[in-house]
Order: sequence, then C-alpha cells, then structure tokens
Amino acid sequence: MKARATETQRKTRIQMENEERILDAALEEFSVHGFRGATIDRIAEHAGMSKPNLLYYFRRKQDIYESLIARLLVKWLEPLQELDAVGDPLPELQSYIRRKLEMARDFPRESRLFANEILQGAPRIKRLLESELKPLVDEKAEVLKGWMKAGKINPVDPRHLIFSIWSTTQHYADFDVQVQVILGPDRGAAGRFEDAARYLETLFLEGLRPNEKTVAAPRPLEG
Amino acid sequence: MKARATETQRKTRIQMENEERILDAALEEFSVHGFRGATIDRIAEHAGMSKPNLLYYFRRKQDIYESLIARLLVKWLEPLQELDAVGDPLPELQSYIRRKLEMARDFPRESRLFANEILQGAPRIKRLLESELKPLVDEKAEVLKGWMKAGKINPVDPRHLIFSIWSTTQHYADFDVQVQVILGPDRGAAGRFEDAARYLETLFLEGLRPNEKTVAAPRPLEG
DNA sequence: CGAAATATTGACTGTTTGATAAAACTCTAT
DNA sequence: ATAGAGTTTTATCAAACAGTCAATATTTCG
Repeated sequence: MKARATETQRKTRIQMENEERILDAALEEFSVHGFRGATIDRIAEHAGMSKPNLLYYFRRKQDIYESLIARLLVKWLEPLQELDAVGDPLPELQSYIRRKLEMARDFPRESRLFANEILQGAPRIKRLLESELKPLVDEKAEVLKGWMKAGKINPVDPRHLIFSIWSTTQHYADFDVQVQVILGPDRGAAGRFEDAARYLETLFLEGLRPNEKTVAAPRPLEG
Repeated sequence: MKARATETQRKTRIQMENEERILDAALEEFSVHGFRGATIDRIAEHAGMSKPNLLYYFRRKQDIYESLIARLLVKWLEPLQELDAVGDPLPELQSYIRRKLEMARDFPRESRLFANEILQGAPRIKRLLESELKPLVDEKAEVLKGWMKAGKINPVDPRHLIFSIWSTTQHYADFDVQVQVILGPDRGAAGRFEDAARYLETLFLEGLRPNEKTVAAPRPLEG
C-alpha cells in the first residue's frame, strides 16, 4: 500500500523508474538553486509528473534532497578511497588528481550539489562529514605523512594538500561558466579537460619555479 | 520625493545608512541561500526594518542583488589588477596568492556570494564577466606568458594557473565548514590561515616532487 | 516655527510554494 | 477476470512570498 514505507519491502518496477527520474530531475534543480531555491513544482515538471505524484514517492522536499546527498557522498569519496598506501607516491597522487578531474568532468551536477550544500554551511550533512569524510581524510593524511617521511614527496600539510586537489579539480565543474567565459570557445570541453590535466600535473609535481628537475632524474635524498 | 530615483541627486544620511544596512543583511542571506533561496522578509528582518521600508530603498529583490554584485566584482578583481608586470615574477605571484587568501579570510561572504552566482550559471553577471573579468585575465595572462618566455617561471597555461590560484584560495572561504570539520578545532582561524599560506607557497613554488632545488640557487636557462 | 521632503508603517494583493485527502485509475498475480 | 496492491489525478489548504498603496510619522531646512 505504502510505497515510501521504511519497511523491508522490495520495490516495484514503476517505483524504481520513477524514483530514478525524480532524483535526476532533483539533481538538476538542487545543484543549481540549492535547497531553498529549488522547488518541488519545477522538479516534478522536469521529471514529467504531477507534483502530488512526486510527493507519493518522496513525502517531503527534504527527503529527495537527502536521498540525493546520501548516494552522492559515497561516489564522491571513491577517488580518495582508492589512494593506495603501497603504490608509488607521485604516480599515485597523479592518478588521484586525474580521477578527481574526471569526476568534475563527468559529474558536474553532483559536484555543484555538493558545493551548494557546503556553501550553505552543510546544515544537512555536517554529521555525515564528521562521521564519513573526516575519518577517511585522517587515514589518508597518515598515508601522505608516511610518504613525506620517506622523502617521496615534499613535506607539507597533508590536509591542505588534499584541499588543494579538491579545489583545483572541482573548480572546473563548479565554476564552469566562468572557465568557459575566460577560455573562450576555441577549445571544446575535451580540450579544456586535457589542458587542465596537463597544467595540474605540472603544478602539483613541479610547481612554478623553473629549474632542471623537469628532466625527472630521481635522486634519493636525506629526510 | 523618490529616494531610489536614478536622478543625479545626493543621498541623505539616512539613505546611506539604511542602504548599507540592507546590503549587509542581503549579503548575509544571498551568500548562503543564493538568489532564489533568499527572501526579502529575512533580509528585512536581518536589517532590522520592515519589508515595505526595505522596498522603499530597493524596489525589487533583484535590485539589491545587483547592487551587491556590482560593488563585489570591483573588489574581487583588485588583487589581480595589482599583479605587476615589472615586478619580480615569483614574489609577485606569491603576493598575489597571499592577497587572494587574505580576501578569502576577510570577505568570506563576498566569496560565497560570487560562488553562488557562478554555480547558478552566472545568469545575472555573465555579461559583466565577459566585459570586465575576461579582458583583465587576458591582459594578465600575457604578463605571465612574458615571464615564462623569460624563463622566470615554468611554462604552463597561464589561464589555468590563474584558475588554480582562485580555486585554492577561495576554497577556504567557500568550503569553510568542510575545512573546519577536517582540520578539527585544534588550530584557530588565524592558525589555519597561516598553515594554508605556507602550504600554498610550497605548492605553487616547489610542487610536491622533492629535490635539492629548495635551496633556491637561481640558474638562468634557455627560453 | 512650519512646510516640504523624506522615511516608516500597517493593511493588503495576487502568486507560489510545500503538503494533504480522497477519489479514480492501472497494474499484477492468482 | 478480478481482487487487491500500487499508482495517478483532481481538488484543496495554509503558509510564505514578492511587491503595492495610502496613511502616518519624522527629518530637514528656510
């Protein structure tokens, strides 16, 4: 009888299809206008169904939003999860950066939804950040510290290092309009992506100060 | 008679005071909830005046928003304006990064307002970005290219370099909640700022690959 | 002072919004 | 085919919303 009951009940074909359509439409709206700015009417319209019908699947606006955020966070943490302690430090970081950049390219709406929520002070997911995000970052910060102690990467604050990877990569999703205005229409989306990837690789590996190290002759050093 | 007339008329003491209070309250609301999510009622309440009184100074919601954005953009471009072509490249970049970081620290609401607008696709300021921001970036990109040709900084895409400075610094304003969750309460705001400044200096100058160059022995190289 | 200019308020309007109830319809499994 | 679960619609509501208006209060300045 009740579709949205918490009971352990398997979902109908129609239920799965409609929930999918609703969440997709909601992602479109919430990611652009934030929680308050988005309206059920527009989400329903975008999903091609009546408002009461939408509310049959998700009782309240907030329920849609929370479903969206929950599934988002899992996907969002994947790249960092994959950062491998036993891998080679620099290539490992490099591929982390690339994975994050790919996510910005392939899931810009998810990136914006997340940005919007944090921008608003994360009222609805602060708990989740503390229970899910923080422990993961703590764990990976230790991995980075290990690499630094072994002299494999420059000794810096590992958490700020992670921030800089997040911010530089997500920038291409969150600030896409601005990026396009500045880069102009010359290069398409694919070109912009490759330019960004190449630049970030140089930035994170070499920095901006020029010298001969770019020929990449690894020399073991103290500390 | 009309306070909000476009006529060249000087403003009353009360007018200036109230417009200031309104804009400050509006910044608070718009920066968190975006244009749609913010309401005139809340802005009026925050400004300590009745809604009709607020609407006496700004006829429409959009007028407040546009006033806010207009004055914001000018301030926002200042640091980049100051990037000096005749200065020493690396210190010049370093102080640009620091100025941006200081703005993120001192004007987080402005940063969030801007982020919110861009996230929404910049519907209200795309024109301004094209007419104000793009030419400035183009100009400074040329400056950076000059430095690269002179071998003063590593040859990278200058526009992406600018993006990375914007994103890494503004991250501390826009994603402040997340930053605080991850860094924990140990270090206060001032400590976080100094840590960020130190980290970004290392990142942008040295990158993460460790080697002996940190002793900073400038050697002229081929172009 | 006192009159004109400016500022503030309360009462109101039409619309949008989140949400509900009940009736009508459709699908699915027997 | 049909009963019952599942789905959709029509009609509706109260609150929140942007914005207006005329009346009242306050400030400014000759």
